[in-house]
Amino acid sequence: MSTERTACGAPRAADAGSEVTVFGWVDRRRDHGNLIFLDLRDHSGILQVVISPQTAPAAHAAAHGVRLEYVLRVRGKLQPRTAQNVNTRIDTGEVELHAEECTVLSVAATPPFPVNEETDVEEGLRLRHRYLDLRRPRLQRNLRRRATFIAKLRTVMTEMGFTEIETPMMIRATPEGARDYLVPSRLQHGSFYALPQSPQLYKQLCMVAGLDRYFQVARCMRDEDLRADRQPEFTQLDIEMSFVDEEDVFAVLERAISTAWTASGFRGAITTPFPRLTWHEAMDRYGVDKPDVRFAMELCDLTETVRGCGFRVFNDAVSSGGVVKGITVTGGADLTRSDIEGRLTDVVRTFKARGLAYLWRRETGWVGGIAKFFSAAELEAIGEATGASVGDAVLMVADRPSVVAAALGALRNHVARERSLAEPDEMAMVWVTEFPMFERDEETGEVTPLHHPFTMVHSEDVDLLESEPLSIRSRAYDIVLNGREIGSGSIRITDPAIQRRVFAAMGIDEDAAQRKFGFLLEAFQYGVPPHGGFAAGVERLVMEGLGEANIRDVIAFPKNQQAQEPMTGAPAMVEEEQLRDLGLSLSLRPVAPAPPRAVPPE
RNA sequence: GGCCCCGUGGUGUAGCCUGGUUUAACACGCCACCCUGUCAAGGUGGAGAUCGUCGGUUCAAAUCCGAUCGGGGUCGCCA
Repeated sequence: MSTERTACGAPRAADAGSEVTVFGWVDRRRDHGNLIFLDLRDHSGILQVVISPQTAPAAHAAAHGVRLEYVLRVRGKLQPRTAQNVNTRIDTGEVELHAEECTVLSVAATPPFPVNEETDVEEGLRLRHRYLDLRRPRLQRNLRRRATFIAKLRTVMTEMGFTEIETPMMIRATPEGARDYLVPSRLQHGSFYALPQSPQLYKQLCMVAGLDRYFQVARCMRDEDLRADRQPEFTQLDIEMSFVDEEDVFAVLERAISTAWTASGFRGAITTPFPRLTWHEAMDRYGVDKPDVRFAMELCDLTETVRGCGFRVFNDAVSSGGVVKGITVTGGADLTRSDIEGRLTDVVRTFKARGLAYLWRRETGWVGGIAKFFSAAELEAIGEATGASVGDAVLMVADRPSVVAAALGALRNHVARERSLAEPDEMAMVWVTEFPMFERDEETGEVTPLHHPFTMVHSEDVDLLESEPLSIRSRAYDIVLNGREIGSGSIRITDPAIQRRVFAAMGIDEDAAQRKFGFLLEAFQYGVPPHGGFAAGVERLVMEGLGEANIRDVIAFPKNQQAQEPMTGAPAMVEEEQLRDLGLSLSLRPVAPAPPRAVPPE
């Protein structure tokens, strides 16, 4: 299009009198029979076009047949609006375009859902017509802000001396961690590439290579079930640095995120440095390893307070090695018995707690079904320990420590949401440090690494590797924002002796280690700098920054909960010939093959 | 795999609990006509859903029950 183009959102009062040509979609039309008003929309905004049958009969005739979402070219003169006709709701509201020529570039069928307003539409329909959903202002804004954020991250990282390096997308499968997406090899039948869950090993090899400071805006793929903040493919700001300890990594992340945050116009303010919290502290005080610290309502340990009390549930839990903890709901006197025994108990049951005990503190004293099991002194002590005042409620769980923590941690978040305890625009970043090195798999009983097997052991705990692996702290750390895990990283093991002992603790013998990670161990023999890094989830940051509750709303073409992409119908079956080329044959008939819609052949 | 929520014209909702005056209502959109200043334009008229699907209960089902499909949330899972 050789014509000079003026963006719809550009014209201002000062542009009145100029001759312009605009292109865009019809956002609204108001046809008065003679005079026709069209709101023309493009990426930049909306401009009112006026078409009069007297001054532009041909344009008027054309405009009469125009419908919503038609694509138009309009040439004319920008005119100022009279004072009473100014529209303050749009940026171009002080002017309007008096059409001289109006050309329909493309007609449009009636859209399956409104494009010109922000009504909620069923998500399946939105995904199926994603190009229309993306045409709407909210997603336009989200994608632009996301782009700004990423661009700024790149700038800051580069300024800090990092080199962006692209690592391969077709890599060797790693048995650890998330399920891999596999790509069959045509040249080596029976062999498969995997799509990267993260560039972890490559970035460490970059350190061996002496690249010193690596970063990448990396696409990652994990074949796991989806959540509101989890997609099978997502983007990480991936970082690795040589000759550093935790504080160096923290400083880089704090600067990168806070700078890009501000530059992208994200909500709230990010203040640095981010507060630090050890994993143990987080679990004790919040019950979760990703605490939302915008509100208090911290967990309070009542184990000793209730030891030997007359309430059997508590007593049994304590005497069998369990714990009793509670949270104090300020003003919780308004919680009814059915609130607590209904939906609040459902919350803790999800996390395997058998029930939720509760006490109200009223003017008249402690009330609640279990109050009668406690002596006055015990109730006094509970009040002391929980800090509950008159008008508050105390909600308690007794069980194994892990169950109590998970149940009350979830309950704390639930109650906070119900009662709007968090300031919506507060951005509470926190580093959670000193994660345990290992955990015991509840099902298999095996010791498995919490982070990955190259995470360095806390120097004070090295001697416990053989005797007490489960109590070892690692040098792994997470960033948590408003109760959401934003990313994680660690200082890595570069000492072969320690690496061997860590593998041993995990039950990986020398052979297995060589088989799985031999290339990395070999590389480390040639002079490896001490190094560490981090990976931050870009979508999760953008979600928080934009106040979006769902990751799909910050991704252009996301997958649904079944990991399908309803617009193109991926995944789909392939031709027999493609399988033959790859040396594959299917042993199972796919159960539900039909994609919602086939890709139209071009 | 478990649990929870949702499924009514093109879109968003009401009706469902307490089955029957509903020929299934409302708003937006759509179609036609009228209309010189609107900007969520206005007016008049019109088309459009047998209530996701299947089965059951009942004289009677959008409404009650069961199953199933689809969408979402969540637990498990995500080194």
